[in-house]
Amino acid sequence: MPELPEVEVTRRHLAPAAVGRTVVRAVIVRARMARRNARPGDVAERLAGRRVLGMGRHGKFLVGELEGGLRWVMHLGMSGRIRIAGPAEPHDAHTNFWASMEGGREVRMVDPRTFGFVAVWTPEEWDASTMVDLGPDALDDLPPVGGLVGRLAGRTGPIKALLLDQRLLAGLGNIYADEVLARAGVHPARPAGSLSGAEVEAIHGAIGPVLAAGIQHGGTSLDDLAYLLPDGRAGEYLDRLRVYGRPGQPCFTCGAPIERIVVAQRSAHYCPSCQPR
DNA sequence: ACCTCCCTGGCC
DNA sequence: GGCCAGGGAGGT
Repeated sequence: MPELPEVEVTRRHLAPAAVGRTVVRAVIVRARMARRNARPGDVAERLAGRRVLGMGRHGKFLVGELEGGLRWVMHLGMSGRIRIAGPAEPHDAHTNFWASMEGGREVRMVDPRTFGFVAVWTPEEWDASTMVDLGPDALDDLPPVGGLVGRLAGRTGPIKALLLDQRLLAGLGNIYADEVLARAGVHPARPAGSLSGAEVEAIHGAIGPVLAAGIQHGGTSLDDLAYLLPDGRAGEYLDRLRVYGRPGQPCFTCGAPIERIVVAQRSAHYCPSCQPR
């Protein structure tokens, strides 16, 4: 399930394959993937013949800069991944979009559940999209701890729900939110406004190291292998997760069994001893 | 601040 | 055969 680290790893592979190159041809295989364009046909039409000037990321969104002020936006949703391959390599199942780049290589989007999308937006369409509601990028633009304290003050919702809210901070998903709270020693269901300054500081301080470690290990490929690196390798952060996906197994710090509860309609994993309520 | 929907592979 | 996983949009 691609979150900030998986998307960043993807971006680092995608950039050299795409930046400075012209899109020769783009194909939407599954119409639903282009649903975020008012006219879905615009996606392939606008990509064709355009040079990619840059490939950035905001939270979980890949954002390519195209000639003519257009932006090429991709989100991997739950089950999506980017695959970069030679044209002769067979398409993986559920290759719902592909673009052949100048030089011959193909950028392919594989996404069985089709929660992801690919869009090409004008500046006006970008401004009308939810992209402008995204909070600062959790890795590249993490606000100082004081800013976080201010935005959590008075909030009654569980801290985990706020960490997942992309309008507050962009990039954390279910895995890394659990890992950040584990590292910070904060229970996921704690009302955000009830956290002490020291606790907010611990959360703030955990975000960078958790995300950086995820990136360093190529992201988290779960057993379903829905997420893979663009070259087909699996990310290896799974082995280093402290709490996510480990219910009933011993906490690495104290040995207490990890618990799983539901917070904000999502599974939450934590150590009941290291993260007291 | 909640809830529902979208979608499919994998698992019980 | 049915349920679960879940990011984000849209609704109430």
